[in-house]
Amino acid sequence: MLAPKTICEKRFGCNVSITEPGFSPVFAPIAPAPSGYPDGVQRSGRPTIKDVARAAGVSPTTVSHALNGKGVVRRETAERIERIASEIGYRPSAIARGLQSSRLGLLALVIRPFHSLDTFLPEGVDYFLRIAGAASLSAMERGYSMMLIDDPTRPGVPPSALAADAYIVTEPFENDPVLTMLSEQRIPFVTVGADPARRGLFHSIDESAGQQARTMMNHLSEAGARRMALVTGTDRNDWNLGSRQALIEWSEARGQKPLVLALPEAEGEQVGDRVIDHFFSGDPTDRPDAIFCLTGRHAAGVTDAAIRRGIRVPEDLLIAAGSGAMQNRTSKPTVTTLDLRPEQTAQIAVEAAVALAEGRPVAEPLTAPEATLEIRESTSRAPVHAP
Amino acid sequence: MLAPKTICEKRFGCNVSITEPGFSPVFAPIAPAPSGYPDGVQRSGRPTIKDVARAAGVSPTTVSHALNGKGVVRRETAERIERIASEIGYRPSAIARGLQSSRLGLLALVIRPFHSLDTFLPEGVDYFLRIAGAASLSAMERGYSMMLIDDPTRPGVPPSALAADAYIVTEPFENDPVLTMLSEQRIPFVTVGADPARRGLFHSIDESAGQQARTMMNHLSEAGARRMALVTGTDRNDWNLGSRQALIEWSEARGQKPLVLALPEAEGEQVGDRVIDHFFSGDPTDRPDAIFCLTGRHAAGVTDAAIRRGIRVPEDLLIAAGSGAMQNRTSKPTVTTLDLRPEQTAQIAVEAAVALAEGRPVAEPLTAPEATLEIRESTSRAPVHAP
DNA sequence: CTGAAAGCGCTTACAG
DNA sequence: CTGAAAGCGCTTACAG
Repeated sequence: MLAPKTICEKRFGCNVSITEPGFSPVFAPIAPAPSGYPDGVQRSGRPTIKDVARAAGVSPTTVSHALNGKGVVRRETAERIERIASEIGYRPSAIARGLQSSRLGLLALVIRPFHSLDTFLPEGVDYFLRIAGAASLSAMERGYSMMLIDDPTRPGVPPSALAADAYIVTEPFENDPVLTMLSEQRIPFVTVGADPARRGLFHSIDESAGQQARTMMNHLSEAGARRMALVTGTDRNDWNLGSRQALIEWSEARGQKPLVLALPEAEGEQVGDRVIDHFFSGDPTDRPDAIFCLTGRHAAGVTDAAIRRGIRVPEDLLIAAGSGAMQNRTSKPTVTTLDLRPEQTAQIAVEAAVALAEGRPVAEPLTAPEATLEIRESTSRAPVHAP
Repeated sequence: MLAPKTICEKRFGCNVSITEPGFSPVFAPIAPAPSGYPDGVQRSGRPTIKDVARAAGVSPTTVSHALNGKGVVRRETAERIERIASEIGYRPSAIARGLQSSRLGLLALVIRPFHSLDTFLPEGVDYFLRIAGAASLSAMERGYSMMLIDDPTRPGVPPSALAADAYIVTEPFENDPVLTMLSEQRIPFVTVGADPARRGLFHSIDESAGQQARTMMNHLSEAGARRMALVTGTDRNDWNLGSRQALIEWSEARGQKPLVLALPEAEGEQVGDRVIDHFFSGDPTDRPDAIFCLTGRHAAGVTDAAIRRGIRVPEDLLIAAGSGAMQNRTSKPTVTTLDLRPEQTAQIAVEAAVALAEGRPVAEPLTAPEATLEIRESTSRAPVHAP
């Protein structure tokens, strides 16, 4: 008996009703527990609409009306009900309400490569964690909660992972089964970046990966690049594929063989040597004088590897990243990046998801904010003077 | 009619049933929608247990038994039901289930200073976003989803914010109303860091702020500090108050007047000049030769300001941070930090929350992992040689 | 103005 | 082995 008692002394930390006579809760509800049970013990530990009704001497219907401002209730009655409800600490159950409307006021953010994120250190997950934080906040401002989930199609996912009113899926893969499942279940969703194989079929926020890539390629070109290489991730999402396509078109327009390499996002900085080996070991005339890495961690690794090999950055080789990681701002040299402004994207996504959840139309087209070019030392052959 | 049509061409992106004759969904459920409605239109857009029962020619009870492996169902019957259920894409409603058990399989992470986080850039929210990411993952591994919420006591919070099975509250304030509310509602929760005014009353993961502070102060002392100053945040949480207390005791044990300054966490790097002004403008004999900032952003700002004033770091002044921000690893000089290992803390918190949600006892005491001292240039008077 | 009844989609004794 | 009934906590026509 001792162990459980110790545990249950923590206030309501466990589900056991507290009945020991000597126990007097410090933060008890102001009013005694609603009667109906001989000794004031509540069944579920939480007052229901019936408890309020009983205490107010009315029917549950009237309580519901009063508390929701629906129907017609005499003023005094309504006020009395409200007072009693707050006295006994009544809060309507979101679950019971949800059963009616099949809406919980819950949104879900599906971070597609969640499990492949090998670390939650900020250099690893900059973009996604910024989206997650901003999306949670935006959701709350609109009266929704946000859950973060991985892959709701995996066997054994919590049923709650399927209980959101609408979903935001970031960077879906080609023919992403998550989208297939959501659409089969007729669950509303919006994606950040299209499913590359099903463009236009679903609501999606256009990231214009190609456009953003061109922004960077133009910058590299102005910075002196004649021959550009691109390092993408291996996930088959719109960002990787769209950027790749843009580089290929750019190269072909200049009569050059495209230099592209895809390496796993999760390997981060480690890919540095492999990238340099790949581009610098073959035909010297095919060597790039600029490497554009889609992820900031890849760019950091490549910068490191280049310098270790005696390749000067930016003098011999320009390096840039398509999405900034923190260390790109402080590395030596600092690395030019695109700031994708994930906070803004998150807000757009939440707005769309809320609209869908409420059955309202979505104002299309949905477009991600234009990325901001953050020019740093790695692409500045004339020395950068700090202001 | 045109606008809405355009919108609804997106697959189920809106809640309107698709009835235009020409429309043929690409990813329709394999089997036709369950009958019961003349034209195969489903009411809620989602098959229910009744639909399965009807299609299988059995009662809902039997479907429930078969799908949950409860009761006794003939093997063939069970198999047929399972087949049909998956054919029509049936998934049990987490909401309806939740009504029974008052459990949704949902956890909530309350990041106490969520709104005061002024940015989701990684240098601002390192610690909390690492917790959030790791907690979401840990929760999923245990069959729960995790929502990120701010303050569930604010008026107008989504009811869903109150629907979690258990809560994790990070860095509660003194007499935190969130804890009061949760305990009044008898909702189980665990805190990361105790409520300083109600220590021991609730389940909480002990961060040993004082212990961690002493680790750093010992290091500073070994690094040559004679007179240490502490910069805390202004939130009245255990981390700030416990560290403050530790510095005071440390100073008094040495017969020194404690040098402590509290500045808002959200002001980040901006506090640099104020800190230097405060400690360096008065009596020269009261000047610190080491400044310990609890947040990495404060430390970054102080380092900057010191150097601008011609104070050399580490020669004249040692600087350290109680929780690392990314830039501390790459600034000039790099700054010594404590890595609080939030991923580990998150896992411990999730385990406890799951136990509470399931009515199981929590293995106390709950202790945060020991922080790791990451010694860098800002506290290394002998030059650091990279390996 | 108020309340009895039905129903949201499940589960769970309980009776056949 | 199977199913009718009651109930989880609400809301919503509908009848008084």
